[in-house]
Parts: sequence; structure tokens; C-alpha cells
Amino acid sequence: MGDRVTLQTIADELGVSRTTVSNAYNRPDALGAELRARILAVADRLGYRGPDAAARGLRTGHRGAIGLLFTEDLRFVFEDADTTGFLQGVADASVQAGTGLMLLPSPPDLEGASTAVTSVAVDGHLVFSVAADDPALEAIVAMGLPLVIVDEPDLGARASFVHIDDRAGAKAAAEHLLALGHRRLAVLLGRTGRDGGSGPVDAAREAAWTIRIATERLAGYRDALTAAGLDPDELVVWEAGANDPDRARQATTELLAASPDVTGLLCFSDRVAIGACQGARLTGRRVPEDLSVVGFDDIPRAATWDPPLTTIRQPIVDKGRLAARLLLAAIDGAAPSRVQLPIEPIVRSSTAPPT
Amino acid sequence: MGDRVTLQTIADELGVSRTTVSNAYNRPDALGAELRARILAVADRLGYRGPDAAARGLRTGHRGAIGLLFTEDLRFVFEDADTTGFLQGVADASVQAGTGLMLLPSPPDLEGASTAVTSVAVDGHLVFSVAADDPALEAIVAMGLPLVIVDEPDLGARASFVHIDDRAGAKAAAEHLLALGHRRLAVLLGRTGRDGGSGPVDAAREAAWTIRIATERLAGYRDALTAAGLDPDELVVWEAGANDPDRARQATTELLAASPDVTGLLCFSDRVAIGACQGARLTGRRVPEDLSVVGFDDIPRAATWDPPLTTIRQPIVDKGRLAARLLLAAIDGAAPSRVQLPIEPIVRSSTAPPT
DNA sequence: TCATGGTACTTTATCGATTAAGTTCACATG
DNA sequence: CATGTGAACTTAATCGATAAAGTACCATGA
Repeated sequence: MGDRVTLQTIADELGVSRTTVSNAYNRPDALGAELRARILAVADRLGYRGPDAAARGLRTGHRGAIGLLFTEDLRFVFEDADTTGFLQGVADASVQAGTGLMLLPSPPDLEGASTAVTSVAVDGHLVFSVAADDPALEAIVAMGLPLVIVDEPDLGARASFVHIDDRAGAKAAAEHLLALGHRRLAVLLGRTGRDGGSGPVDAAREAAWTIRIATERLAGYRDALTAAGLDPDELVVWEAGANDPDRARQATTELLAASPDVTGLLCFSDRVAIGACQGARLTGRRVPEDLSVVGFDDIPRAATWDPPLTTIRQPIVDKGRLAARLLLAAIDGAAPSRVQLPIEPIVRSSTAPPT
Repeated sequence: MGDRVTLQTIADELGVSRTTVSNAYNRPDALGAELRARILAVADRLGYRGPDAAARGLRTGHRGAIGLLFTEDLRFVFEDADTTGFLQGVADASVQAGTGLMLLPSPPDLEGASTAVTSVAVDGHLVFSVAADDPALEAIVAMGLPLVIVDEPDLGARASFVHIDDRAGAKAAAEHLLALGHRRLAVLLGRTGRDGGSGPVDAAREAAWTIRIATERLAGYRDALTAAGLDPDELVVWEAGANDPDRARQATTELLAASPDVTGLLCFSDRVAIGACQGARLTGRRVPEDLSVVGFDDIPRAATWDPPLTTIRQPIVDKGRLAARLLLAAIDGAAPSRVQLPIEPIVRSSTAPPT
């Protein structure tokens, strides 16, 4: 009596088979119109809620959703213009495919993390820029579902991989400053590992980084110095500890105090660059007159920031859309693939020749 | 041989029962440490992917995720500061609870909509400001899972309900303009139904609205006029057709052309207000000197917009957090409840006495 | 010596549906 | 008239796991 209404309940009530009731929902052509109407009527009368998604998913093998794992705590995902741009692209592809988008909660602790990530039913996973040693990522890889990784980490042939040429992008950024005549450059990174340390970077710390694109971009900045005949070791390297304007502001004041002769600052992202501009002002410097600042990403705010940021654009919405499409294809049986998206230097007003 | 590895495969291999293997994953204390280690080793060797989420969900009745349905096409959800603020709150609560967040794709068409929404396994649904006649909403209501509705629509006792006092908020906005001395006011609404019409609003159109808060806020604006001894029918009412700056800009130019003597504009949202400011400028008006503009919501951009917007703040992050908590409580068996969140008028520089 | 209780497993019974392979029967065809 | 065919259902076999109850064995204490 208090029992849940299932297909069987309805079948019994009408004296038909459970399969027929199932067909009334899923294959209307497989039964007579009159019987179907009667089934639906009885279902309604009995308060049937429709075929159970978990049961159907178990039987058919399709869960109708893709999982998304982010670096950042889910709570901060929606603050970051870069991430929301990515999500826009993913949502676009997923709406077209009619599939749900499961945002996976980030690890409060190791144990809990894998629990949440593994206990949710999805057809595949999209991983956006997650540190290689993230426990949630390991849990996902262990699940063996179709997997698309964006930016980070590069798992080789085990997953599809969507990325940009970070090294070339960084090189272009540094070349821009060098072409303007800057000689004393600094780099301000955001997050370089799961636990972001902050402060000046030495070789030992650099070796411990688990964020691939931090290493790549730093290499790119150095490439530009080398190509210009300068000593790449002269580059001042700092990390803010997070891809966050507040942390970047703080780090910038420290950086400029430690290396007051720096005239050009290469930032890991536009969010970092925004913080850097604020930090520079706190030390009494004007941007770009006293300090040129270059960002990365070209988030919407970059164009409207004061001053508008010189940056390296990457097609973040396309990145999301493409990643989702690759995942949906992989779920349909396609083989993993690797795609590199184009970048484009955007020169605005946060850079100028040194004075 | 190509068969999938399940608990049974491992159980057979070791000559133990399936339950014991299950316990190795879910109740480590229920078996000996040595046997558990052997089970895990065999599982690893055989390439077992861990307990299947759909099967576990079916058996336990817990799906480990909550579904989110939005008004807007999922593609635009991440553009809207109001929605992302809400998502921040939801994510906060959901990370704490360790549950997945399933973003539900919006209806491309009626048939497809319900399919996607109903074929995904969740423990309950969160509905954010969806028109009462939305087919996806109807499908969700029919599923009979725990349900929390935010803003729209009010389903009475069938679901928990989180909202603000829209009418009082609107009244406060209008009172502010009246107190400044404005007498000729206009209202610019965003979306008033599933298919947003745009243009001047008459009684017939108003009667067809399916967005509760449009009706509520308009009533609030009129309340203020009435309370000030003015004729509420003198209020010029337009709708932009969407909660979107571009549409609002266009509508504002038309509104000001049709009613050039308007000195105060009450906007449905800050996004509409931002578009309205742009539209006013297009007609050669300055804000606030020639036209005072009031928004609603107090999104982050409201404070940094030029001019900073006078608006009615609502605690959007709290709204998301509270809604998610109510849903999680309902999933745990709590009864539906209704909560009204506080609002607060914020006076900035987009309003001034008429000149 | 024997009841008592805990540990470490096993047995049995589902969770709610879908799919592939029948079965039945009416009806058209050569 | 025997046969073939399609429509409309039914039967049987899973999908992969968990929960509750049951069994066997060993140690303990009176």
C-alpha cells in the first residue's frame, strides 16, 4: 500500500506485462493507442512518477550526464571569468546534446573527495585544469570512463586533451615587452600546485610545481629573453599562490619592493594582471608609465579594465565547447584525440615603452 | 572474457561472496584487513573500476546529486551575474554536503526537454526563477522528488519556496525617486513570460504575464505612486523582452522617444538598468542629470558601473545557499518550508533630483 | 560445561527498469 | 487451404550493486 508505484504496479493493475507498460513510455509505437492511453491513465491515477532514472541508467548503460571537475573549489568557480567562459562553451555543447552537466564538488579531504566524485552517475568526465596530483582526478581516472582533459594535466593517450600553446603564448607576451624596450622583466604566476605557495621562486620550488602550464609559460617567457640575447636567469619570478586578484595585488607589492627596477610584469592570467595593476598603484607606480603589465586569457574584464589590458587571448568558450564535443564523441565510442587551439596577442594600453 | 568486471567477478576469482567484496569498498571494518587487501589487489589486477554509481544509486535510493533548472538557456546562465551569484551559494552548500550539482539542459523543444530532465538521476530539484508554464518544470513537478523553488513560480505547499518581498522592494525603489522629486516615472521590465515580448505594456499584455515577480514589482511601483497621492495609471510601463542589457538599451531608446518627459526610470534588474543607461545616452540624455535610473538586485557590476547604480539589493548568494540547504533538508525528510529573504535599498549615483 | 557475544563471512532478497526472443492471432496471398 | 507476415503482447534474462538476516567459529567468564 505504502509501496512505491513502479511499472509492475501498473502492469498488475491492468493485467498486462511490465514490458508493455515500459513501452508505453519509451516506444509508443510498440503498442496499441488505446491500451497506451489506458496505461497512462492508470499511471496517473496511481501517482506513478515516470521511469526511474537510476534503474533505467543501470539497465541501458546511459546516464545522460557528463561530469565536470575543476581545479578550484566549486564555490569559486563562478567568480572566475575564465572558468565561466569555459562553462558557457560546455553548456552550449551539452544543451545541443540534451545531456546534463554534473558539477563535481571538490575535495574537502582526500577520502570525501573520491566518495562524492565516484558516487555520482555520469557517462564521462571533463577535467578543467586540475593539478596532476589531485586525488579527485585520480579517482576519476580510476573510474575508466571516457575522459577529456583541458589544459592540465597531460595524461598522454589515456584521455583526450584540449590545450593551447602556452609556451608560445608566453613567449609572445615577453617579446612584446622586449620590443617596447623593456629589459628588466618579472613574472608573476598564480597557482603552481595544489597548495599554492607565494613569494619569490627559486629552482627548488620551481621543480616542485605540479601545474604544467606554469612551467610551460615560464619556459616561454625565458625563450623570449634567450632569443633576444638576454640571460633568462635575470628574469624575476614570483608566485601569488592563487589565480586571484587579491593575492596578486599583495604579491606585486612585495615583488616591486624586492625588485624595484622591474619595468615590465608578465602575469599568468588577466586576473593576476588586474591584481598586479592594483598592487603597482599601491607602490605609487602608474600603469603603463612606470610599469607595463601583460595578462593572459583575455577575459571580458581585460578590455574594460583601467587601463585596458594587453594580453594573450585564448578562445575559452570554444575550448569548453570543443572539450564537451570531444567527450560526447568519446562516449559514443570515438578514440581519444588531442587538439591545440590558437592564441592571439592583444595589445591594449597596459603596456608602453619604459620611461 | 571481454565481460565487464563487477563485484561478482572479483568474488568468484577469490572464492568469497559478492557482499564481502562490496564491504571491502563500503565498510572496511566489516572484514579482515588481510582479506580486504587481497580483494583490493585482485580488483586492481582485474581492472575493476569501483562500484557502479547507477547500480549503487538504484539499490540505496541515493543518487548523490541535486538537479538545477534555470529559466535561461543553460548557455546564458554563466553570463548573468545574478545567476552566477546564486550558483555560488548553491555550490557552497553542495560542496559542504558533498553532493553533485546537476545543471539541467533547458528545453530545445517540449519533448526533448522532459526527456533530458527526467532521464538524469538526482535526489531532488532546485528551480531558479522559471516561468510557471515551463514544460521542463512540469516534468520536474511530475517526478515528485523533493523540490525547492526560488522566486518563481509559487507552487504553494507542494514545494519549498525561497523568495524576497519583491513588491516592497519595488515600492522602495519608486519611493526613492518620488522623494527626490520625480513625478513622471517609467518602468522597464525584462522578461514577463516564457516568450518575451517587447514594447509598451497595456492591460491585456499585463494580464498574460506568467512571471510572478514582474507582476509583483509592478504592483510595488504602483503602490508607491498611490501612497504619494499620484495616479498609478500614469506610470509608463515597457518591457524589454529579456533580462538583457542589449534588449534594455533598445527598449529604452524607444521608451524615451515615446515618453520624452520621463525623468525617472525604474528597472527590473541591474542588467536592465545598465542597458537603460546606455540607451539614455544614445538619446542624448545624461544619467542622472537628465534621467534617474534605479536597478534591482545589486549585482557586482552595479557598484562599478558608470555611474554607480542606485538599486535594491537582494542577498543572492545567500539565496542560493539557503535554497540548496532547504533542498538537502527536504531530501533528508524535512517538510517543505517558505523563506523570505531581506532586501535593502542602496543609493548610489544613478539617481538625482530632476532638473 | 555452557550460555554469551563478537568477528568474519555467506545467503537471500531485492532496487526498477530494458532488451531480445518468443507467442498469439488476425489477415492477406498464391 | 496452407503459408507467410506483421502487429501486439508476454517471457525470461539481465544491468551491478547493497541490506538484512543467518551461520560458523572462537574466546570469555561464571
